[in-house]
Amino acid sequence: MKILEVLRENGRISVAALAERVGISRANAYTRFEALRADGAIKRFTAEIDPVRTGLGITALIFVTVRQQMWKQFRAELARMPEVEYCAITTGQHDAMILVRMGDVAAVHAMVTDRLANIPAVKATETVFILDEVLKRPYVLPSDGEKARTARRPAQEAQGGEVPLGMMRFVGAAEGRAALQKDT
Amino acid sequence: MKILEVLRENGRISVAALAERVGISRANAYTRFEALRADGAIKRFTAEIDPVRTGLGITALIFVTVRQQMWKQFRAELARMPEVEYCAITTGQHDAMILVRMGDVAAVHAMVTDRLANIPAVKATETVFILDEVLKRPYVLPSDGEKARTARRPAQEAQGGEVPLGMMRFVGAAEGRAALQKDT
DNA sequence: GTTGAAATTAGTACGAA
DNA sequence: TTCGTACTAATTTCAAC
Repeated sequence: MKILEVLRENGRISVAALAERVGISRANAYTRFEALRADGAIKRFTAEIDPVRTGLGITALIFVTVRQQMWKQFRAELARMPEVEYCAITTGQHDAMILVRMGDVAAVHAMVTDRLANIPAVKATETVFILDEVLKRPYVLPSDGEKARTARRPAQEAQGGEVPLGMMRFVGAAEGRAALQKDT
Repeated sequence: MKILEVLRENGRISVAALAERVGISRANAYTRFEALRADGAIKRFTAEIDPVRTGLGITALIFVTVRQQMWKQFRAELARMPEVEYCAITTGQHDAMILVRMGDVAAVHAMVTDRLANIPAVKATETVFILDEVLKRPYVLPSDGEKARTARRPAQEAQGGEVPLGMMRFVGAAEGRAALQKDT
């Protein structure tokens, strides 16, 4: 876990320096480093690039409602959209959330109306713009939430707490979400 | 741009190998590599870690409505939540979107009710779960969208296109969003 | 899991095109 | 700006412990 903590902050650190930071020997660091990669715990190393510096100053979220039993097609179309940085299938009112980065607002509009809307699998979309990315961490590790988890009370206790009830709500999955499997 | 393309896929590549992949000399690669870092185009290098492998199998999006003129406090509280991987200020129905990774559903519930709801700046929340992360790219580059952009028609043309109108909608900013500045 | 030495590779500094 | 090369420093590999 210590190794992961170091590597997510500095992916280009040498294994020798990593060994020193973590407090193990060089050879051991190499062994564990390799094991983490082979295991898939470390998926890859990447450079964090400033999108604004490369001309992609507009970031938008597109919430997509997918026609049931057309998920496979939706996924296939997504793979052909390189300007999509992130896509997740969600519970709630919409079925998927897409994050795109574009050069200008018009490009977002074109993306939504020309490309997304023309996919038969897409039933409806809703677009919001990102005004500011407050924080973006490479990846959260369990050690990050340690304080929060130890301080966590059991659900029963929490319910009787000082939280104004009715203030928040969970949104369940839309009907027909059984069609969510990747092969449908 | 070629350098960035290589580095986002392999952040640990040696500068020598990078030079070869891009087709420039080793010395030049060092110069440009340094320039990109100094410029801020490359913000940092990081390891992509599989959250499931580290025990964080649950991912949730929390949409937050923030009490106006309490943005500063909201931001301050966010900084104290290490389990938050991403937070963006958005237009639309909600004011912010938070992505958290936790060990189980109960932890998400505790996070929302105990931690978020207790922040005075938080007026309301809405939580959805992420069922599948279809794609996650390190960062989108302008070269990715080249095909899409050249194929893009002007807005007027697009409007007259074969897109079923009324099928999608943009969601404007909520009222009072003037309080969005970081110092409010 | 550690240490140490050999082989390889990376990073730096220059002059020239 | 870019390239080629020589030089120095560091990293990785591999061995024995």
